[in-house]
Amino acid sequence: MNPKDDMISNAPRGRPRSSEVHRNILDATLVILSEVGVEKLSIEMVAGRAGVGKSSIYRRWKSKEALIVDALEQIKPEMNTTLQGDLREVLFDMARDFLQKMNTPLGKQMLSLMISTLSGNSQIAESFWEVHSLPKTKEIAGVIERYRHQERLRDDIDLDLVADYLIGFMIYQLLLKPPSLNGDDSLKQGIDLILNGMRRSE
Amino acid sequence: MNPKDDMISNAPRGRPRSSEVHRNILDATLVILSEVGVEKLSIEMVAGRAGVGKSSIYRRWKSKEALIVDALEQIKPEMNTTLQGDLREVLFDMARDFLQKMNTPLGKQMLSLMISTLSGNSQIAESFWEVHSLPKTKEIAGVIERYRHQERLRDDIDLDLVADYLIGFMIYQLLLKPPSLNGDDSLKQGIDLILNGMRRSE
Amino acid sequence: MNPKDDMISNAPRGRPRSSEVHRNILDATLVILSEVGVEKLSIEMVAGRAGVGKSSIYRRWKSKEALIVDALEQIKPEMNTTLQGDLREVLFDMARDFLQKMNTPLGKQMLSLMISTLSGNSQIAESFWEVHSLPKTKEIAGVIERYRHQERLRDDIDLDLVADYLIGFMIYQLLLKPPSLNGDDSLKQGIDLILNGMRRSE
Amino acid sequence: MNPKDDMISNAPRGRPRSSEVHRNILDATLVILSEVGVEKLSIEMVAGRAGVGKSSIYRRWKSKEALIVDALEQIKPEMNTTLQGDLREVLFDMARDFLQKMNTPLGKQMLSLMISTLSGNSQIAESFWEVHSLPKTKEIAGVIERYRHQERLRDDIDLDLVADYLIGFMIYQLLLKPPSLNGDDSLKQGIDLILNGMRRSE
DNA sequence: GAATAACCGAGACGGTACGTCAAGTCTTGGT
DNA sequence: ACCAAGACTTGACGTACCGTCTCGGTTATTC
Repeated sequence: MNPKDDMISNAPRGRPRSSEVHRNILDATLVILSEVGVEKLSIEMVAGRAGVGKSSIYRRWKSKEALIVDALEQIKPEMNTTLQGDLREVLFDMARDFLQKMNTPLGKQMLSLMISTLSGNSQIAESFWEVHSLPKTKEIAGVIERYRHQERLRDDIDLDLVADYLIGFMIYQLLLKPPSLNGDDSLKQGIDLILNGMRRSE
Repeated sequence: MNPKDDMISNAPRGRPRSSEVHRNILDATLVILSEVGVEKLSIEMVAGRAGVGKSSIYRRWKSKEALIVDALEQIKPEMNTTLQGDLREVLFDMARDFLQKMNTPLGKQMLSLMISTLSGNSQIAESFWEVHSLPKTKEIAGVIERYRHQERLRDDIDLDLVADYLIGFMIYQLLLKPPSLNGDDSLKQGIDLILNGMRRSE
Repeated sequence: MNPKDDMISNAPRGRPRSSEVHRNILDATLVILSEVGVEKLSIEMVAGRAGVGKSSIYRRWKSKEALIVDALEQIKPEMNTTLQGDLREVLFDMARDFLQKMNTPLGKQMLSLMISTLSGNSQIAESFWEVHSLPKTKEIAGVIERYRHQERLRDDIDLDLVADYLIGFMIYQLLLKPPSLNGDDSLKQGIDLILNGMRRSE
Repeated sequence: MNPKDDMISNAPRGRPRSSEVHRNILDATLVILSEVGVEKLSIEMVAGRAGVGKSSIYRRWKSKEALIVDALEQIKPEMNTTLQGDLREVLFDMARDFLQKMNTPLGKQMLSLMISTLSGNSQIAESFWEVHSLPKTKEIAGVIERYRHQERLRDDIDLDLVADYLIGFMIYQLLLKPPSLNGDDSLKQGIDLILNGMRRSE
């Protein structure tokens, strides 16, 4: 008896979806996003630019919003935690790297879209937090943890909270502060403040 | 002779704009915003709800966006700096008060709209920063300044930066953290961290 | 008391619909109909040709079909019953005139559309019959009636039926017979046949 | 040696087209036509109902229209010319039989489709006339011919024309007259009128 | 107190994009 | 070469709003 016989066939039938079409759509979306912004992006534009029919978009994504979210997901930056030098240096390098990557039209759009999506829907917010934000927090907290002894950090400090502080500070700098006030100096001072706050007072 | 008579009249001619109409429009806008959100708000909805013609809206605001911005401006919260107790208490009360006021559909919408507006247009961002954010920063910084001696704060600390930290942290809590993780405890710890960071180490 | 006060105002409010727009739409519809036919006519084409927004069409007509029906109504020919000469001549002139007017792309389209509309919906058929076809039948029957004595027509003849025969014959010639077989001769013979059928046999 | 071997094979290679598939498609088409009408019939519906892929339809028919025409051809009624009784009875039986067969959704659809197809394309009309309508006309004319002496019909009468009259009258009754006015009485009177018209006046 | 001018609600206007549907073609794996 | 399934491009559908324009009608100020 053929081993295949006793399983319900779940082999995909019909012409499979083209991954090239998929790619073209996401690429076109990002290009248009960076050219004209979220508000003025239209599905018809995307379809035209991608050389694709509208139905091929709606077959894959439920709505314009879903497509945009998916497209922006792609450019989510990896935190770069190389751990060279002391904690101060490590945190500074990491933060500067992140800020540089996100300080582009697309990066800002991603963040601000993320914010408007999440702040309006607590269900999405909850799961997004767990899948995307929490790991980031833990990653940063993990980095700090390795320096706990070396830097004589206080025992009672909640490292997740510290990580949140850093992330919040970076997002604030990125989105709300005018670009001109957004230099390395304030970043350095900010990190020092946090470091000092974490250290044992004596 | 009436003193008004000898000045060239600069009273506008024709029927003056009704301030009642103005109010009704803004009120309807806020109601709709809190009911269906920014995306689904339409001028026709606002006009209908306010019992007003579309032209009366476009006579006063250039576009839908302008109206929304104006409406949200109205619910911008005042920071409540009563200065009761020590610095820890003062900052905590202030922050909790702010968080409570903003932790509503409208409040979040205001913040997230502000963010998407600002992050896409650095010119608006610059002036908005000066008119709205900078004074806030200075206000908080001023509060901390009063406690500099009493709390033995470090001389070299940039209080504006500390204020930015606090604001960034609050916005982050409000918009990106899921409501469930958003308690007084983490706020308290966060403030302690900052306070500790500001104190002279010895 | 003003006599107007005790009636509910039914004065039209808001900007009145432009009769020019109305005309342009109907005209464009007819032009397109005669150029590409019913099947290939699209509302978007009509809007474009009429220099009008789609909404101005849908504001006036519920669907594409309703528009087409309305447009074709316009070219419905008047029967030309001048009553010059004897019955044979009168009927022949009338029929030839009708055939000539309808033997155009638009005319045929109107008839064939009328047929497909009516044959699929007996409710529309009923009222259409009363409003449009029955009067036509009566008109022709009336013409024949005037000659009843002069032409020694049988008393028991149902003139409506005779009219139906004539109309049916004309439509058949128009729509189903190839144009080449569609000459004055067969029309003349057909009318003679009917006339003979109506006369007293002795 | 097989006799087939010495002729060049003109049998098509590969799997032959399934005649079952062919039947299923035509049947499904007719069912759908009678259920929802021509306008709302879609190839996807037909394929689904026939349990068939779209390509199997397009492999056999060039377009949706071709399929529909083909399907409707199938229900084209045979004239039933049994020649029982005198001419009046024969014509009446034949006409009533035809009207009964065609007075169904499918029958009317067939006629009205035929009309809209033919009235828009004089080339198709010409050949359709020769292949389908002319034989019908001749058939009816032939029937009448047999009674020429017996019924004392005029010598100069064009029997084809008489047949056209009858066909035109029947189609008119079927498609344009509301069903309620469509009884045996008017049919009888109509036939009498024609018969009378054909007889020698003395 | 009549004229003038900007206001007002209502709703039509030309547009743009939405998300859906179907047409006819193409591409799978399988018969 | 056929088949069923279903993805592909194209293009129209009818709807919803945008921001503008045009009605009849309503207040104010100015002549």
